[in-house]
Amino acid sequence: MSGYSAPHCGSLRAKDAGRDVELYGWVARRRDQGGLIFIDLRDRWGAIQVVFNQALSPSSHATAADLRSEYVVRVKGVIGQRPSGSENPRMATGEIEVAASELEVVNSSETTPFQIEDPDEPDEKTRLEYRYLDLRRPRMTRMLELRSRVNKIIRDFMDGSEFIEVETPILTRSSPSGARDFLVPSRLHPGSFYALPQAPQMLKQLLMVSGVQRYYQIARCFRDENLRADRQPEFTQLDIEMSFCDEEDVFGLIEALFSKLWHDVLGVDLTTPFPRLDIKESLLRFGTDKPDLRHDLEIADLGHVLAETKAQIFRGALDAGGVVRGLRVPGGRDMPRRDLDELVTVAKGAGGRGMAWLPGSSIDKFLTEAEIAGIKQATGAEEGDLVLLVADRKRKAETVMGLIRQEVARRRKLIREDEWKFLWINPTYLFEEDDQGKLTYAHHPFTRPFEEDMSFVEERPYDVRAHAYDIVCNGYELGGGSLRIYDPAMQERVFQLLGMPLETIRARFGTLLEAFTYGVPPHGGIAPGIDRIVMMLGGTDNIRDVVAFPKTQSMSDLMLGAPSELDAAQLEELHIQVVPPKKPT
RNA sequence: GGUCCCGUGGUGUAGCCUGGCCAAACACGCGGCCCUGUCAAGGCCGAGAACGCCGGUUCGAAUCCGGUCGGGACCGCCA
Repeated sequence: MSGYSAPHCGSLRAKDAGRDVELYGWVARRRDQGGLIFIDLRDRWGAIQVVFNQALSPSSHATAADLRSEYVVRVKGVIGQRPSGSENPRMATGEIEVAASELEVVNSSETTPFQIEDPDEPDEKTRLEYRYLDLRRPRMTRMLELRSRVNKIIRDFMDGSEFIEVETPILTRSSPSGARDFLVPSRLHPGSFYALPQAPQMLKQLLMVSGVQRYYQIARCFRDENLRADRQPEFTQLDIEMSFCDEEDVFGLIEALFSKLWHDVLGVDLTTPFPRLDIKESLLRFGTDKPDLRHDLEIADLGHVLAETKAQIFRGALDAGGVVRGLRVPGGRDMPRRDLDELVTVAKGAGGRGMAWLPGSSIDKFLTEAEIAGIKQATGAEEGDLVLLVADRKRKAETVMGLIRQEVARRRKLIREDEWKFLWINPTYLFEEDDQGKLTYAHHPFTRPFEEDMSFVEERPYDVRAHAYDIVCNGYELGGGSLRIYDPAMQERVFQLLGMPLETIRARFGTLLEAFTYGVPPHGGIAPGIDRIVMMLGGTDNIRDVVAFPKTQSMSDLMLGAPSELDAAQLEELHIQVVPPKKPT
């Protein structure tokens, strides 16, 4: 028998009592009692206690005396019920143990940089430098298994819905819009570069022209943008595109898929359909496009109430075209000054001007009684409540209030941790303002507008709704997509509204537009992020926990030492000359 | 590009605000010895850090200041 087919340490149970087994694994713990030595032998499936008894097997006992943590060993013995009273209910294998008759040290181990079995998390830096050991920690092994399982459930589900998985290239072409590309120099084409895909967006639409009808791919995507706790430079999407579909088809498919995932992995039955929330309403009431609805705090607009106010901070913001927003904190009158100051720090940390509160923070005296009453009414504040106030440019005020809302909920333990609050952000809007106040597309230029809204596009372009949607859960954006334009006249109209010159359009989207002249079906899609789904199911708030070999915030791989410099010959072959960044003087 | 937090033996922390009692404490781990029912085993003994790095202030710095490197959270960014 090879170790490959040997029983798994962690899978043995009481029913296996009496079996002669040969086990392979790592020494998780060792308890040397003199004539009796216990070790917990760990493999991917768990751990089981092995007993070395000096009286019964002197040679294996002698070898066991030299065992240390993380030694790789082979043990032969017999599974037995533990003596009554010595069972360990905390172990899945706690009713039984292996009475060892033979022990071989397959490989010894140096003392590891951190203890594999220590419940304390080692420093992030150390974990990443020794990621192969970090992944040996049972918590991380479980995450790897979970991710694998999620992938399998997804593939089974998509296959069952008659989707086919198509692989698209990793070496592809730079798309001039969107995020920064990761680029790969071409040896055969001096001065030309491949780009890694930010998403297989154009290719999946082309596959619809190909007649694939139902496409999916568990697709790696690359974006050279700054990292966050839920963002890595390379990540994985469940990329989906389907023909002849409407929004309901997409929603139904995704709701069924998430229901299956949550049911199979967590045993949780989600309520469908998921509620839908207009993006503008979400930004107003929750200060974000990915609201956490596990608590009931809501933001109120106070512009109307304070229209005539003389209070300087509000007057200034409103006159500058900004907004004033308020958040009721139930029972918040007892909030310590220190907490309020920390919320101000949150506001300022997000680039906001600050935060005021009522009653208190010495703004009361600048507000009329009617204004205070109005604020109470608009926010729903009652006796004993506190109202937090932010005055700023609209976008900034929303961001700041959104952060404060979530922070208040967290600190005051208002979040119902056992809930799964899925929702669709839908509808969204076709256009938004760019930095220069010019019209630009909110999603991408193929997003299908609401037909009926196009009648007023000239007068109120920002009110034109789009068939686009994000799926959100507990404050995380789990994915987004849209129905695409397939009518050439509509497409032309949108390009025209965006003021995009013909040659720009042709350069960026020529392939797709040409393909669309050969019989394009109506189509649409969505791309849920698999990393974030696994984060949710795995109960972690950090994407690094669900990626086997992640990058640091500065995009380094501390284990491999990537990125690294290249030698001159490699650079020459690629026709690359490195120009070091100018040192600031 | 910006704001904030962190960096002390192998690991996790304390000390830092209020400089000297700190060549630095505790736990885990590590080395040795003892122990036949332990399971975060236990008992005894022992080794191990001049406090990321550079510079400054000071009679004196892990502690204060500046810079720098590294890790983390967030804003901008991520159509």
